[in-house]
Amino acid sequence: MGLRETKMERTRRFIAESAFDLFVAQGYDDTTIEQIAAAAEVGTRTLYRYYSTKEALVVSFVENGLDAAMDAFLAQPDETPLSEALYAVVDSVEQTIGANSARLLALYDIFDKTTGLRAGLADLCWSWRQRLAEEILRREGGTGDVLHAALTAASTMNVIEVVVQTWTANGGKADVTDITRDTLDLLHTKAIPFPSPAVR
Amino acid sequence: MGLRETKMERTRRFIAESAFDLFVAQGYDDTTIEQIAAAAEVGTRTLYRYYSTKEALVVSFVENGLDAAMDAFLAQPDETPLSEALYAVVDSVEQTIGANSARLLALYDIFDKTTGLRAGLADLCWSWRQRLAEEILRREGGTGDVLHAALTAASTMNVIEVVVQTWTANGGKADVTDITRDTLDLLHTKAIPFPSPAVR
DNA sequence: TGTCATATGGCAGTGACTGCCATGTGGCAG
DNA sequence: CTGCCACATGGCAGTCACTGCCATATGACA
Repeated sequence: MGLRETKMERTRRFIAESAFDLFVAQGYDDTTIEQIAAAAEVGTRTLYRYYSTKEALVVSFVENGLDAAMDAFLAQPDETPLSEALYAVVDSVEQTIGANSARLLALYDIFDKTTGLRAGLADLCWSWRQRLAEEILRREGGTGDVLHAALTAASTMNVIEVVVQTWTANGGKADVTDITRDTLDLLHTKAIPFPSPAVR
Repeated sequence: MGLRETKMERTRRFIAESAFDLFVAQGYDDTTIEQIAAAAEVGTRTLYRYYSTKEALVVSFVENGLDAAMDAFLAQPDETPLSEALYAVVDSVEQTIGANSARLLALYDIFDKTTGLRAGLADLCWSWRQRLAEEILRREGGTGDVLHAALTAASTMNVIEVVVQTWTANGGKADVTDITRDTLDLLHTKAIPFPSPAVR
């Protein structure tokens, strides 16, 4: 990697860090792009070349975590059972949380202090779920059922969301592993009451 | 209801209709608030008093459908089994789709032509899910498990999303009832491969 | 060292959204 | 019927996120 690229990578990170600090210090809405650019020592126009949107500055952190989870899934060879490959995803999320707990708590604090931000997060989860559904389908060699892939991907995303939400809800005090175990247990023991079509 | 309120209700609807027509005709991004206000014969300032955001003009249609579904859930007496009450939700969605198919197709066309809009939709689904989780919890008299309520609400939302998505995916040609049946069947026969925590 | 691709940043412009204030109109008391 | 009041309306100026355009600076490579 040339000097140019490393420098750009550093700038990219520095911008996100500066933004993060400002958001924590004075809130998302009360922080302008100009302030962030000034703190990161770049022009606003340059900032927009790194992060196309103000929202992206916050969402990128979560995005990194989800990207890692997707990589973990893709790293599983096609031979391994789907359930195991999906476990790798959940496991990756668990590790990400463990490794960045302090920052994640601050991040989610920003999220629920700023109503408009939730949309960006929700959208990120949505596209990640779409991507996972596609990969599940591809993994099964096109023979798989589209509905099935969609539901499986959605369920996986649910687990992640519920775990993260539960974890942040009590200030990150509970052990992520415990929460994950409980959630998977609940899902696995089929405690979700949903009617069979026969009910009708 | 006084004359004043009916008039406001009519204005509210007229604004949304005008916006919808313009979005269909020339796209979401290429339609300005001024144009919508002009078409609806109100000032832009007044428009913002009815819909706080441009996004809200589109999302409101979906919101109405979800509100109806929530009402259907709340209408079920606490004695009926949860699974049956949830079925009422899915059923309501099914009816909404059946009754507004043409408009819904146009609406979802706008949605996937406009990348930025998806966030608003995702967010709407997110808060609706939250609300449902709370209501499930309340319904069980506070004795219920929070994780369980969250997962159940999320699963319900999944079913709705998957059904709607599948339905719109092939231009609304397939029968909604069939799709719903298939989806519920898939969920009910527990074809979602997810590992038990014991796997670890 | 010269040249080129590319990163940078300033500037002007657009459009969503807000606060403030003047004006118009329905609802109600007298 | 009339006058008063609460409230709906709309215009105007201002803020801020974001974009296209162009001039300038800088790493990469011959």
